[in-house]
Amino acid sequence: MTVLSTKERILDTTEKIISEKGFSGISLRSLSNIAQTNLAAVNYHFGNKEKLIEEMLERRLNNLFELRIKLLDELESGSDSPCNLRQILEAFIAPALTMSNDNHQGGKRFMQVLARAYAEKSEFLHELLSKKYANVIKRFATALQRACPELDKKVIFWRFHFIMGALVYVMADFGASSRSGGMSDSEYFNTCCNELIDFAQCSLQNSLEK
Amino acid sequence: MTVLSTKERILDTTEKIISEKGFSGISLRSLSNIAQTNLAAVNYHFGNKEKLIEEMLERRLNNLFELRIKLLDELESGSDSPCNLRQILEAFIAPALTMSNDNHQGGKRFMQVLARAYAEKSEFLHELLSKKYANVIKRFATALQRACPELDKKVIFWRFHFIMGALVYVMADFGASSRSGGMSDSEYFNTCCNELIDFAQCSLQNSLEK
DNA sequence: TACAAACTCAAACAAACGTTTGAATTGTAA
DNA sequence: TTACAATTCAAACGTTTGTTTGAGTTTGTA
Repeated sequence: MTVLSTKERILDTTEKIISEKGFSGISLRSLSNIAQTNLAAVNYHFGNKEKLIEEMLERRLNNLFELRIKLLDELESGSDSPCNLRQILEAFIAPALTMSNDNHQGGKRFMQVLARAYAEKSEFLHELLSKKYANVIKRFATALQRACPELDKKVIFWRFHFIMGALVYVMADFGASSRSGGMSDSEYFNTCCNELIDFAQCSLQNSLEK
Repeated sequence: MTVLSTKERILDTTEKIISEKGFSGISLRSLSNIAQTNLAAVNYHFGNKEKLIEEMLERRLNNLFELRIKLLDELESGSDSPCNLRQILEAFIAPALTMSNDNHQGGKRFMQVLARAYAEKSEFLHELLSKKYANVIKRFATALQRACPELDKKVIFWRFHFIMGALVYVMADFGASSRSGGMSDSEYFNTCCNELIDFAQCSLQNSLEK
């Protein structure tokens, strides 16, 4: 097992505590105890509590969005034109759920944290999403438009929005939810992932029966 | 304008503060100031902070679920058998969004609070939903199954779950979200409501193009 | 080996927190 | 009016909070 630096231990512990007890449940004292360091170390490494949380968020968000854009790049440089609807949705959804299921690297916890940050309307998160990652969202939106030429642009925008909502909801649910029928973690994850992508595909591929 | 009792003012102010600043952003001191009463009044009327929040949640959740079940009752006592898919979804979704849009009675704020409580995994909320309102959820699930006989039961369960996720996401978004093109509140609400129900219907009415 | 930078730590700080107390005030029935 | 309960209020309680300080320790480098 690799020995983690104090800074890394603090970041990991921050994730762990917030995923378990929410943003209101974290105090620097309990944090530094669990991370096996000193209270002042937090302020030494991060300045203050707020910046600690921001750094914790940004660390993994970068990974997530880089992975998404990489998958989309691969798709769009492929032979199919326009790309397959399902593949686009997979490129967006799967990385998030893969991280959610990546217990070893703490991604699972992070996804719960992220869902809480959404609900808390973290200004920092909002700014990050609207500035740093807005182009990624936009690229996915236009890819969806090409894949669904029969649907109105605005409708696609709305439904992409709703799909993100369902995704956030699922992410928040991982770990704590009471799941039916004694599934293992990875079984549950695979089922959930497939069902969500099916769901998203269905919502975008069809017109309404009025 | 009707004069509200101290107790009502405290409940309303609790909703207001939590909807704006989250569960971590509420202190009894600022609360009692804004509610124009005394710090000790909170403990006098509610015992402690936790019970105050629980009472605030329960007050409007009762309204919401009663309205949903009333609409479903009306549907199922109607002539159509089984009921129309879209009508079932409307009966579930519309009350939540109607409350979200009901600024006058504070429902708008409450829906944001509710979304935050979901993300915070409030134990009290979870217990309330799984005990007091589980039968309502179940009734809607079975109604959906009747309306979609061609879909697998489990798939319906999953997608109902996802739809709830999208709904919570939308609820959390009301008020603060940056909306496009200068829509008024009620315009935005109507559009959003219709789009969400369309989305839900699409996701349940069709099979996948593989 | 020596020096400086990086880091850790215990202690103390002021501020904010939820809660309790007992007296003052208001409302209500006799 | 009187008497009693319900409510409001200012003040204080003991904790816990984030942050700062300065001394100590470790680490990397010349």
